[in-house]
Amino acid sequence: MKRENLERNFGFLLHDVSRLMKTVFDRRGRDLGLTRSQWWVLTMLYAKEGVTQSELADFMDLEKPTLGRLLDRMQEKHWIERRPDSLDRRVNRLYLTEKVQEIMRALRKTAADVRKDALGDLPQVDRENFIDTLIKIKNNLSNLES
Amino acid sequence: MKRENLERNFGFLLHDVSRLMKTVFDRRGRDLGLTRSQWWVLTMLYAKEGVTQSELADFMDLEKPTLGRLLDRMQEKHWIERRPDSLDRRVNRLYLTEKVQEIMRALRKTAADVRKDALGDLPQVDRENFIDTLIKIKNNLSNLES
DNA sequence: TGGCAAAAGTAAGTCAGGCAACTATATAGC
DNA sequence: GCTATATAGTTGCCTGACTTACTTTTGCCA
Repeated sequence: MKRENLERNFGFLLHDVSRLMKTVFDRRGRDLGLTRSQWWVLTMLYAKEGVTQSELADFMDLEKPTLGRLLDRMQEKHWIERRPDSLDRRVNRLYLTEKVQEIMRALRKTAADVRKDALGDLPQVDRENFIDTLIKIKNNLSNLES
Repeated sequence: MKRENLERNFGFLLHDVSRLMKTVFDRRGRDLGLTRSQWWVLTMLYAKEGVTQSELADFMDLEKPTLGRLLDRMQEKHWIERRPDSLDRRVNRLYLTEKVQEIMRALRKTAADVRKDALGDLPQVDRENFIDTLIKIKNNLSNLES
């Protein structure tokens, strides 16, 4: 069998790094009671208040049930509201509550810290290249969807 | 609020790309009945047959319960064996079964295909740089563990 | 206008990951 | 030799992710 170099297998590496980032973030966010995914939802929602669940799921590239359950948990904590649409009774429109605004301020710092710790002293140019490559890979994968 | 560029936030990007890779791999591996994580375990085990669960968890940077449950599922399918250690009765040593060997041959191709589709026509030098950066980030995060 | 397809959400099941707490065994120290 | 501590692995519980299947509602169109 061909002896591949496992240390440089980018599939496993990516998996690893993503998992580590998630764990570090979740650990630090735990005091505030929210996870990285919930933080992600809040961030998106901040920019797009009033969207429907389906629109948001689409934008975040999540399945509707995945997003729905995330929202369930966040609604229990009164961080978001689902308001019925006045015209289409199938639709929920999503809004942030007042309560969550200050949590977001604290979280923004945590997120920046994690990114900083992860990148360390990596030169700016390497960061940009890295991000460019990530975007390319993301597009390649999104376009598969065969 | 400072207007960050969400499209180039490497935390979210990484999360996204990792999730997409996982989904694509799992979709293609489903016929053979195994997931990316299980494939990862098999690959590691292939190189290190006879390790204990703790050693493997350590090496893969997984928690012991996470690995334990992966192994449960794989043992049910008779892909791996846990054999008791002769000296230390707390210890299980892990081995691949004959049955799994041919599955691995098929899977190795799938894994290579996914990597190829993900990377697309990215030049070799960019790939190497990307992998180098991933390794650096992984080390930064591993060394945190505060 | 009446029926049917499509859309918005929800429900239930599975897998992967983490943390905490537990059991059983081994080793170290006295 | 006995007790205290450390290690191997399992179990319980939570989050997040994807699927598949379902309910309700809408809206089209024949």
